[in-house]
Amino acid sequence: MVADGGAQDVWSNNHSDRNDGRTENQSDTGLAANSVYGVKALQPNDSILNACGGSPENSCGLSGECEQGSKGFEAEEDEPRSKRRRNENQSNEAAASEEAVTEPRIVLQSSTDSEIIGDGFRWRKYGQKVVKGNPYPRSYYRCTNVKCNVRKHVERAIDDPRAFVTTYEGKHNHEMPIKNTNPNVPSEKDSQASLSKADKP
DNA sequence: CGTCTTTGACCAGCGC
DNA sequence: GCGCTGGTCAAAGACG
Repeated sequence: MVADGGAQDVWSNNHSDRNDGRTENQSDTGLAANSVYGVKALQPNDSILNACGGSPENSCGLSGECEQGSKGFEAEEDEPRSKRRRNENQSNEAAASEEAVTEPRIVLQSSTDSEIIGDGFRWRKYGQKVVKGNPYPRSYYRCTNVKCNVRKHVERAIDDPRAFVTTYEGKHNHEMPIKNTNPNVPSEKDSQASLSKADKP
């Protein structure tokens, strides 16, 4: 807000672009997304992805067909608010072995914002906070679907400010709100909205 | 008019 | 027991 005010604004806007219709495109190019994160993905999380089915975009991250994910999802629903994860540091390691099974957490690192914003679902930003160890603020998003408690955190990579790290928590128990089967005809509403916002400071 | 973003403050868990 | 940090909520404003 201070040191990164301008940059933050831009970055925030980029993510505020919610998910225009490009999602389909991404889903279509699941390999691309995969490669992006196959190359830049965080090592410890690689196991998480495997545990979840390989690619968050194609497996449980979006489709919500991951049984394990559903399990963890239900458990999350029962959690009261503001319950900090235990052993957050360990989670990185634990996630690679056990947590990934009980708590579906998908960490995706992408070098382009479009990879993050266009996941096919509508997200509502409910918070932003600067976390220790990272000069860039972390944005908190929640799925706008009332019956969907999926959340995601988006933050910049420390190493590469141009890279964004998106952490998905939970599984979508609904279908994609954006149904643009035709990649050439993305959701006009969302598309325009995001474009306009992205264009605006 | 409806929806979403932004910002500040509060709460709870964890570490020392 | 205290302090710190992270995560979430709520209100107001802005935009399409």
